[in-house]
Amino acid sequence: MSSTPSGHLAYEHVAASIRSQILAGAIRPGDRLPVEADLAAEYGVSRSTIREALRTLASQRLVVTLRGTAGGSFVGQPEHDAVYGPIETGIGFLAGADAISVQELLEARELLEVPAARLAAARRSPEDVETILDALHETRTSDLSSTYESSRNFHVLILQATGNLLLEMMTRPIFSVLRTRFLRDEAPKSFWRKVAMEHFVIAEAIEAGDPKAAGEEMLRHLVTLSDTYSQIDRLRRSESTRT
Amino acid sequence: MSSTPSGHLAYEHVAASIRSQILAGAIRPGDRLPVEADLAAEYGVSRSTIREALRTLASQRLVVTLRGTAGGSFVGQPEHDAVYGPIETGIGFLAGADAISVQELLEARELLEVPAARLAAARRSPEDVETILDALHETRTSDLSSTYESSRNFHVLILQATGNLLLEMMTRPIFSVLRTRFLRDEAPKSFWRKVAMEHFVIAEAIEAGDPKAAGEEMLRHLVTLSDTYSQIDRLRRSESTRT
DNA sequence: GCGGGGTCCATTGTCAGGCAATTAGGATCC
DNA sequence: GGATCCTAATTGCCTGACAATGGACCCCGC
Repeated sequence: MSSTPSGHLAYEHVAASIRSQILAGAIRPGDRLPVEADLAAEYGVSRSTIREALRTLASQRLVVTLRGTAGGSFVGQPEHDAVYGPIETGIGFLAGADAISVQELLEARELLEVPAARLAAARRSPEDVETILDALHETRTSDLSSTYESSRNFHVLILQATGNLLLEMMTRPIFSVLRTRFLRDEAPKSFWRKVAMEHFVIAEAIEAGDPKAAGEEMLRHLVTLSDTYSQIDRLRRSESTRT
Repeated sequence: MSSTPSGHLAYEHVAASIRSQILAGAIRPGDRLPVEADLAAEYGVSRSTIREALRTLASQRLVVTLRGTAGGSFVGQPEHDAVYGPIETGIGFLAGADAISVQELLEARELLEVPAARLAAARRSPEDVETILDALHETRTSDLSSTYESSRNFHVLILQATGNLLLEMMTRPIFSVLRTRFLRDEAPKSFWRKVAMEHFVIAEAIEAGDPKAAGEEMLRHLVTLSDTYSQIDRLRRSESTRT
């Protein structure tokens, strides 16, 4: 499946076998796997080999291992962060090795978030609207240090209002990578004021159920963000080449 | 970082330590890590613990381990499949546990591929056009068994023509999950004929450098695909509930 | 000089066995 | 009945060993 090394190493074989059972739904989230000793016997390998295979699966949250009497390895719940964690690692890896530029990240974000704003405006429930407005208010009253987090939170809420989990899964890692690699509290206060105003306009369009306006305002907002990010990025790059 | 269990287990500590060094760029792709024995000494743990940590990292392709004299663990190259492999696992996991519906997958695909077609039309190089036309021709001459693969290939080439690696990273896993979970050669020959025709029209729009038309035709094509996928999905679901 | 083949050895892969740490659930005592 | 202790199952981690692998190096024939 996919492109795993899939060599003839014992721990890879075991991991692949268990993984395929999980992805095929043969063992469901919450199910308990046999204890390590039994797995070892079943596959005819030692317990260390089994453990290496389990670590492989655990790093993707396919299994979760608990200690103690009622412990063991369980098929993990496909929770959200179980999915976007690895995605974040992957994209961060690419960005860290300069295989992906900040422009690509920003472009992908635009591609995802503009239609997301439209969808959110079309489908928002009263609860969505309330949550989004609450978040806006919180942003206004939060201090500078947590501004970024509450701003990101606003965007995440819009993604959630679309009702499509995948959009959140794919966009969150982009936020994360942008945050860790390209932004370190280097933006001025005036920038955050502008952000807050634009957020407000977007929220209004979503509340009004106006997809067209929501998309347009989101696009305008993302252009604002792009300019700032790109500027910081250019600055940092020229600094590092001068070194 | 992110949301790893990050308990106080030794192998997690080691894995987190090495991972952060890689993501921060302190050790670069291709660099060799110390041999397992040295790592064990460095962290004050046994070799098995080090190996479990390495398996954790290897499953995300952050490291690659080779055997033999010049072997050892190396920081992995951030190659494409190193990234979309884990993404595929994650999305497949969600879909397998019914946390994501086929409709969500298809909607996300539409969101990504329609703008991608527009971008491709706007930016395509002569080589892109040539490759895409070649792929089209190959599809026409391939037999039924490989039709799906060559069709997917067409879509991937368009994603590549956008020049934004992220688009390919996010869309490929969707193809993969749709393939493994919702389609098993259940589509009739007439379906594939229609697909080929629509591909042709899309390719023409991209060749002509007409973003608007490329987007529209891609959308029309995805609607065709959606209808078929949804129909098969409904069929399979009603079968399985009847069981 | 140089190409081919064979040997050496650093390194990972796997195994066996054991003890410590953890934890749920039952037994016991008040 | 409730708090406490005990027990047993299970993973976490360690030690030490040997097999398998595969690149580096040497030697030999030419």
